Amino acid sequence: MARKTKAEAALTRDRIVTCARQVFSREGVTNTSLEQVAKEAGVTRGAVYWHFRDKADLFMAVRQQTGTLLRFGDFQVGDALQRLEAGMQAALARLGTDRQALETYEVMLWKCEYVGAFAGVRQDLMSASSVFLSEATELYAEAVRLKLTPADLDPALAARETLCFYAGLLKLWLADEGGLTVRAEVRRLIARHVAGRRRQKAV
Amino acid sequence: MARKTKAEAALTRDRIVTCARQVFSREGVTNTSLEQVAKEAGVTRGAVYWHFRDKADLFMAVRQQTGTLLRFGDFQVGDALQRLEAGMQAALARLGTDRQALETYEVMLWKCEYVGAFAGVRQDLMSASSVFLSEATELYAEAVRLKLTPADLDPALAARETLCFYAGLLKLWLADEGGLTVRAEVRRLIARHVAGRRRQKAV
DNA sequence: AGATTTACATACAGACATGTATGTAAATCT
DNA sequence: AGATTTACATACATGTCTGTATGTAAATCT
Repeated sequence: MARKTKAEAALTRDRIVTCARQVFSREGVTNTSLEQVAKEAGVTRGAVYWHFRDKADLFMAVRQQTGTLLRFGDFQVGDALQRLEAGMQAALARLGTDRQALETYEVMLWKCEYVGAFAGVRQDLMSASSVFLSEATELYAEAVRLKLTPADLDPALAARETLCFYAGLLKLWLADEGGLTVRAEVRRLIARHVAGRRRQKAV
Repeated sequence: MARKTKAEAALTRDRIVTCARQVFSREGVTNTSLEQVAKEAGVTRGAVYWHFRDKADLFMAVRQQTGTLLRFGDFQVGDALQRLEAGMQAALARLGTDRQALETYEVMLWKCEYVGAFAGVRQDLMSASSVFLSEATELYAEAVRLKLTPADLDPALAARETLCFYAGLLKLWLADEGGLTVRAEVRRLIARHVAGRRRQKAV
């Protein structure tokens, strides 16, 4: 077949990744054949195998294309607790508006089996958790120093609790299509979680 | 082949379910073939198809065999917040000692794709969340009535937050084989989460 | 401008999974 | 005790997926 330009090839690659994400989110990762992805992208499996080693490799590309949902470093205004809240609010807000992020995270949290070649991806996710943990710990430590919280608050423990809250919120939010469980109240939920740490309680 | 006694057949069925759980947890649900399950159980696919309609049906049986991890109704001693804590402590403690429960929940939370025939199972899980939600709401409402908490605590919202915490804790605990993220501190984490609701803070 | 890659499409080989149909000997029923 | 199920094992038919090998025309390199 006629060789494509470098730029065209990059577009093809991107199209494959985008379609992979969509098919993954419809059919689940394991149930998806590379043939389906290729078809949806308007290419043959040849193209897919040229750009990616195998399905796991393609899956990594899907994750990379979307990137990280939450980076506390992006938030600089307000006190430590406000920044913590802002980070989580922004992450969940993005899921509501950014369809790509929505699909990617639904795949990761509900439509992927972390086994075999994908076991490593789970380690990745846990590494991301570790990052969350250290950043949140630092924010809580700062909050304690500034006496925003009760003095006896253990930053590391509080950070772990917040991590659990955030992980569960993400997972439930994605599954809660009816909005009955958490989706309708995300904002208040996050606000409440953080407010619970402040010295003088207020919801 | 020689027909088995009813009791023997029940044993066979049970063996198939048990082996299915193990294979699922090693290979992931989608990647598991009924042939593998049969082999592990010392039968042929004929037996599997005789006892179960298909893999989804078998998966349901795996879930049923283990049952529910957490029922607040089982806990009657202490005040509302103590019962709430006891329920979660017991659930997580069980994961540490009951290998069957561990495997089942690892399959459900990390090794299953909720798509196609399994999409309904996700609805099931969300229903379980609703049950958790209403029970926890009731407990918080009682806590408010007895003034165990600040008066302005919104039981429904607090319950949602606790649900997120619990869901995330479960998921992270299962993946945290190194114990670095949450496993080492589950007890304190749960205690802290509930203590955070009490009027006079104490960790 | 010619040599060499590149970016795929096509073809091939093999493995494996699924569901059903059929067979059968012993339990269970009457 | 005979008729009927039951609890499987075996066999069959079919589809699908994977990875690789090979082909090729145009980009890109020199």
